[in-house]
Amino acid sequence: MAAKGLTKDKILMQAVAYIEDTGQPTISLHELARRLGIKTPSLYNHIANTKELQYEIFRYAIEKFVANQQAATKGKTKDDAVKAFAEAYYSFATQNKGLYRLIMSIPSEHDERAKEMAVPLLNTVIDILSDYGLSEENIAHWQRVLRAILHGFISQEDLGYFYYYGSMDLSKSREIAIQCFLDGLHTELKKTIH
Amino acid sequence: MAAKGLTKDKILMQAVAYIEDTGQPTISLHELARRLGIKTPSLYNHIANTKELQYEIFRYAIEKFVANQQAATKGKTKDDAVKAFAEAYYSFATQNKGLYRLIMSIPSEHDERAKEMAVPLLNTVIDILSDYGLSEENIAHWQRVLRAILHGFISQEDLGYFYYYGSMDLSKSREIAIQCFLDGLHTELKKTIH
DNA sequence: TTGGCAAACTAACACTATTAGTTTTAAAAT
DNA sequence: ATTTTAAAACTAATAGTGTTAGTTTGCCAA
Repeated sequence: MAAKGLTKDKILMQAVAYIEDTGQPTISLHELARRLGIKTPSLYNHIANTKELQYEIFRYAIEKFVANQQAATKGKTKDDAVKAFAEAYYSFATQNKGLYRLIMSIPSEHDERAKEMAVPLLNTVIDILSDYGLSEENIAHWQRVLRAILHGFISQEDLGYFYYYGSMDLSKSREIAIQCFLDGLHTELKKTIH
Repeated sequence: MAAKGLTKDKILMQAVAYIEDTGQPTISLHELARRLGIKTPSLYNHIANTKELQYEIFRYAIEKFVANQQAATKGKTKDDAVKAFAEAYYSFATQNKGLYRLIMSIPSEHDERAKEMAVPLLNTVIDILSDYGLSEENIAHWQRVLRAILHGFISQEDLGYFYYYGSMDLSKSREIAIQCFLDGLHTELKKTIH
């Protein structure tokens, strides 16, 4: 009963499909095997363990996210690029909830492998901020600030922490948040140039 | 073998102790029972299920967090209050990693009970921002912005997403993030007042 | 002293991941 | 064409989650 033509890649794609469909960041091996028409332990002929599969999905998610961001900011600079980036970031996170949740649950502080995979994700923001003529050090700082705003917003919206006054005008809040970032950055730039 | 004097409260405290010690947001019923000197199913004489226990711990965590924030901002206003709040928020989250992780993993969008428990947590920020003379609507927006920055920062630091250039100067980044919020807010206030 | 009830227990089930050992089958080697 | 071999499926079993059902224990109050 060998060889149904199953490959690691087909397993990965099935897992991704589930995550994209359900919005959950994980899939059990049982459910995954069921969808592939095999028994659970047979998966171990193709993958080492769940952690490895998670890494594969993680890599896929990162690549998709990065490609999305690059497409969204291509040809744009400064504030326009920041706004487009923020828009793309939010759209991706809400439209690919499962993948985004996975991205934001995998790398733990001491997992060098996951951190390395995530590097391209950091570079997208750094690229954008390099238009402003900030020092290397300041780019590192402001990259964190922008990332904090975007993730903090999405994460808490997802958790239900932004329900105050109903779910009042989340898009207006997002707009204000980005404008806040830009105003803060402009204030910093004025100080530095002077 | 009835009556070891075990109560729901003692179970809660043991669970909290574990979470505070380990930094993990959860404890297995097996481990919890082991620490209490009973067998796992005996826990069900005191709690309905894990979810209920989570709620209890959640309530405890919220109360502790809120008390901490109120103490830190007492007597302070405007920028001073914001800075003190941000400081306290960060300290709590890093020194009570397990409880903070729990707070930021429990309420899912459709869990009204958890959302209700979390209300005091939202009010602390709203109190602070009400010093600025913003409209109700703007307070709701800016409260989200501040919360987004704080949580986004801590969450990603915890996940290892801020390791860029080593773990360069995280405290400087935090300072810049808060200053960014204040500058953004001041810009908004100038616009409004005209 | 004797019920009765709260609170412990044991035994079992369902669902997770995982390992060991076995069989099947497709493709490569004779 | 047949044999061999190795990948890829399988079954059976273990350990760790939470949980339920049914049983025993022991304290306290009638």
